[in-house]
Amino acid sequence: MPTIKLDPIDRKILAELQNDGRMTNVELAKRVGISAPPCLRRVRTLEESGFIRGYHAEVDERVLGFEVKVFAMVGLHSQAEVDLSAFEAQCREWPLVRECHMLNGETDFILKCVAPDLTTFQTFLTNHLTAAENVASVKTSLVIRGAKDEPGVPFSILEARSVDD
Amino acid sequence: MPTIKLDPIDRKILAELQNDGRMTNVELAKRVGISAPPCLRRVRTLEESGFIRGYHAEVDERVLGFEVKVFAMVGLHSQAEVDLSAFEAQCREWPLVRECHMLNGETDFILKCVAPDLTTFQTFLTNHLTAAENVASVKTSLVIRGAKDEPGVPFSILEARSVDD
DNA sequence: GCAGCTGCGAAATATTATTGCGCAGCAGAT
DNA sequence: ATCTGCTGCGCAATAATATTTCGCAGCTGC
Repeated sequence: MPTIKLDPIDRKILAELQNDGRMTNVELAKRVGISAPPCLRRVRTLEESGFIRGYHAEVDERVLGFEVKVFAMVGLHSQAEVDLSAFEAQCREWPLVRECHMLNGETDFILKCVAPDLTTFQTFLTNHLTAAENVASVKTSLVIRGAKDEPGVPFSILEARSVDD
Repeated sequence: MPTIKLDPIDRKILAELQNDGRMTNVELAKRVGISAPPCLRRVRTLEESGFIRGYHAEVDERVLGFEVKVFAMVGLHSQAEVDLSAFEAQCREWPLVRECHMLNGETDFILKCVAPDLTTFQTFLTNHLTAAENVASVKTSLVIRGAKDEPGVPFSILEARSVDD
């Protein structure tokens, strides 16, 4: 909550943990150039102040049996705030919907969906998404193959710039 | 590489680590119902066999100064494999492009981009993406607000199904 | 120049990770 | 059915790491 400013060491910590979230604290401390205790304190502060929201293992979807990834463009009938919120809330309930972003331009929302197989997705699409309250149109695009899937933000471009604290 | 089959405990481990990648091994062991040593051995196996690709801290983009998130639909002139690969390789080089998926349907690729500000993105768009080799059309949609952004796959729906090992 | 604040780092302690080893369960061969 | 080899568990010991405690140095405002 409070306004905390990040110094270069904090940014380095964030960059390192985004890249490898299970790095030990001693290794992290070594990389950012301070000793372990203050490093751990910084990490805790970053967690508590919300700069770090959590840690996640990156799991191979394919081998796990999630073969299908789909982007769905959704148009609504009403764009009133209540209705937008309602749709967003609905999306949060659907496990197959991993991401839901409100867009400008033609479509109202873009959804990233993941499913074990096409049948499962089609069932979801017809029985739930298209059938949902206020949904006017749904246009889906199947992911043929993934070329890049990096989590988080490109810290590298910050380093390239002049650092204005 | 080798074909390893996952038992329910392995799946539980994956689910737990996807949800909290920094959980201690003892806590993880407690949750999946085995003792720490075999639990750690399983995690190592999952890592080495590629089921777990890595661990990442989820960093708050906003507070970090990445205000802009954009989806870009890209159409190419040529869809020959060489040209597709070339474009994918190019995307991997661009830090602003976090994700690149090849789609079926109208557009060839969808890109998820993140930038510190609109200016940075516009510069990238006009000078790099649109200007790139083989790129025929680019249609961008700015993310107004995010409603959901879950990493990984929905393990919950697996649990709902009958488990066929 | 002297409080008061902030953040570092050494050392001590608590937790956790990791290794070594023996045991139980299961499958195939005798 | 019993033996044998394989797999995976868990206990116990050890190594590594996390976490706490504390004193010190630098900076700020008076």
